[in-house]
Amino acid sequence: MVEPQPGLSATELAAYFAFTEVSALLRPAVEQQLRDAGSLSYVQFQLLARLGDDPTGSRSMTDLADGLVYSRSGLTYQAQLLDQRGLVTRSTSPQDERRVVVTITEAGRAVLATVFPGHIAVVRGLLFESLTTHEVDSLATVLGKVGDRLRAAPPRSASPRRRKAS
Amino acid sequence: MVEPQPGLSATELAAYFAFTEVSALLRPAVEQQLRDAGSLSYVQFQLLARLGDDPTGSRSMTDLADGLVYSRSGLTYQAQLLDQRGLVTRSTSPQDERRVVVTITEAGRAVLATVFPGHIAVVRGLLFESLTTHEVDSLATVLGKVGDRLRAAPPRSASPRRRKAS
DNA sequence: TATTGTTATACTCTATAACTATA
DNA sequence: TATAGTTATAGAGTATAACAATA
Repeated sequence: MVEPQPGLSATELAAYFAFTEVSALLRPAVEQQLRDAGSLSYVQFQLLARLGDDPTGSRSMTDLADGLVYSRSGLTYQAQLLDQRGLVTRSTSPQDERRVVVTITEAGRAVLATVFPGHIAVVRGLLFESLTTHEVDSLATVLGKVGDRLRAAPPRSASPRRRKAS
Repeated sequence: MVEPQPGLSATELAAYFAFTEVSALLRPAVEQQLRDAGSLSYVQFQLLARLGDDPTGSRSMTDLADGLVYSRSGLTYQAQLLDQRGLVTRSTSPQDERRVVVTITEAGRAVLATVFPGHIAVVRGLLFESLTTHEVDSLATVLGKVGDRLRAAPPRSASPRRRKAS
């Protein structure tokens, strides 16, 4: 455990701190907007958005869990809340009766539509307001590259399911 | 409420999604490392790091709160935990007896030292591994710019203290 | 036997409001 | 009266483990 690598370079440190800072300010602002405009938690918004993106408007629980970092029980909890509000329905899959298919409802799409403009306004105001087109470009390129790599070799936290202890 | 602005451009969307994705994967990985290596929550780490950075090793509660987004009670809670573990001491300021001065202890510095290499390793592995020097550069520049702006005009979530209702 | 999902439970964290004490 | 901080309390969210049901 003797540090095999030197510390981060000054530029890396600056990039890391800046990333952390932006993230720490952006996230709560977005969460507050989602709560104010649609009484949605961030996870709930992600779930709805993902379902809304899908042409069928449906996904299995496992599908939904795989993209996010959350545990299955956590996902069940959030899906229940959405279900109770009528923003989503849950039904057993005919093909595989173990699976639960979650489907966004009209009401769910309506909430999404209500929330979206404000969401975009917050992101624009906090993240993009002061950036040039070129800077946005480079941000997309660089972070896109990082994201690609993380998706290809996900950290433990995103592993689909923990295997048995022994 | 007729959307006053068009949506985000394709590039902006890409940048935002990438940012979100990286953030969503980096944060839990860092949190897990901090917990495993030093039984620290992210906030606790931030507090210790900030105190460790200070030449005096001390800050008032308000000082500490201002940089972070958390409420005062939340900060008291975390500071208590650090205090109980002996990583920090709290004492009344002589100049202003309303203030509580938080000071990092030797044990606190030791935990910080224990945790730091792994912390850096995680950040390097997830964030910087695949980036060129130039890309890190541009990341630091662009996000630094965003951070500067956010610090100058903070969102409500970071406002020092909510004023009375009326 | 492995996989999908839910439930029960415990725990961590955060925020609000009321309160004490000092400036 | 305003500011600094704590405490009491309540609520949201998450994870772990045990469980039931299907493949």
